[in-house]
Amino acid sequence: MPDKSNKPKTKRLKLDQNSSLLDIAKNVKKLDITKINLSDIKKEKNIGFEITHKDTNSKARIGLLKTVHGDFETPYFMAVATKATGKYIGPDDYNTCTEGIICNALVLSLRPGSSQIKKFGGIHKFMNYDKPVFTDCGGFQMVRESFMQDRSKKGIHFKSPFDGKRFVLTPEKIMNIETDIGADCIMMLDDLAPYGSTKEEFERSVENTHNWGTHSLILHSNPDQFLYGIVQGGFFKDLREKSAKYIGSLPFDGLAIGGVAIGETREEMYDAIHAAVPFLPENKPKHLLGVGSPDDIVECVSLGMDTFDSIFPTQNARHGTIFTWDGRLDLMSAQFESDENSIDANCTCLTCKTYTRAYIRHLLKLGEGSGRRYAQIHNLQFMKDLMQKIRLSIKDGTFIDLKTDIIKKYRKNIDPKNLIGVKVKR
RNA sequence: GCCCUGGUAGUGUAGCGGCCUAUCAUGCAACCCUGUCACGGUUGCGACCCGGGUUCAAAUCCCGGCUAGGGCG
Repeated sequence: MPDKSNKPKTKRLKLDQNSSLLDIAKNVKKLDITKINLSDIKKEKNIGFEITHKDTNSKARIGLLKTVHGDFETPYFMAVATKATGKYIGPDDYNTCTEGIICNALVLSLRPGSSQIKKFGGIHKFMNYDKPVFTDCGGFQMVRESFMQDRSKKGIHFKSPFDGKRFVLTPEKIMNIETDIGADCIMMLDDLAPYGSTKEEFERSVENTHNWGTHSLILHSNPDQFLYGIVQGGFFKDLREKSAKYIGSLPFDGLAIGGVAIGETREEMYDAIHAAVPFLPENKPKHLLGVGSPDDIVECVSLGMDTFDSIFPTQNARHGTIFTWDGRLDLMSAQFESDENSIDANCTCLTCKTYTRAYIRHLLKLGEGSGRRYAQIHNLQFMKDLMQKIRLSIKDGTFIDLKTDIIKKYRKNIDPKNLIGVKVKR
């Protein structure tokens, strides 16, 4: 790893009587087990999570995620900024059209290096973004061919796409990296088995994830950060249940469900989430890794998930699929060639306030980065607005109606004749 | 008026006697994209200028016409 200079952190949590946890703790080299209890410090600092509203018709709830970068109401969606930026879009746009972002610890450790980010005082200062930042560990990169995929009990083995160098990413290394990067919420290293793996492979993934989670917890040293445990288990109900029970029993600050949206059917995904949630402590924030289509989000909010991250809105935008309150819009279609309306009449984003569908289509058709930027700004704003609507609807008891409406509109394409746009003033 | 060159999907092209039920790009259409080294993927639509001839066989060779560009008058 690029950050070899990092020494193992020496603080640990005061853990409950979990023998396997203590066994592992004893085996972690050079670990100085002190009596520092991070949750006490967090309490003193007044950071944490509390539930403020609950939906009566579903498991949906509103929470307040209190971080050192401010308090944020959940459910909310965060844009994926793997390399501390998006594609054609960066912090300046994120500041107006996101409520949070998630960066990738593994990728940032390769470029520019986590010690580099540490020198700047952390990721927020490095990229000049002051809303909550999550860092994903890099476990997901295992399913990317460019990173190669190999897993062992020790960690994930990968090849840097930058220079082909091979590394083993261990829970210890990723904790050091994430501590240096300094995001508000960090993900433990997890072991993600690809879709279609056998039950034995998913079992191994669960076992590794559990071991690595315990290691991560022991090495968690920054009381300003929330450490999230990750539930695996593929699409086997019993494995999801087992994983949720174990991860849920550990003193993580938040819980994430991983290993979904990797090629399974919608029903398989919902079943996997549904199998896990009841076994996770209710009062902790729950993140759903990698899910971001509007219909999946309303569905998963109703299953009790609080935060989401996904490339879906931005990737779709770049490819010409635009989200509106009437459903998806294929902006590349010839029917918008001379459409003088804004993308969505009800949107307040820069793109909708300034440009016509015809112009954005023109830019996208030419493959211009500017078009991709405008399209992404809109989709991210849409997600931000959607999440706000979700929160309002949970408060006033109409969440179920919003959910039904979004699902109805997002599981089919829009009839262009029914689009309502606003003529853009120029 | 004469001469030369060319005419292949909407556009730009490959092929220059049988491997052409014709290539590639773009376009159009439909579907897709979910912890981003992706400015992407899948499928479908769409053409040999017209007529005649040579040949077992023509987008490919020959003749005429039409047409485009260039040259000479």
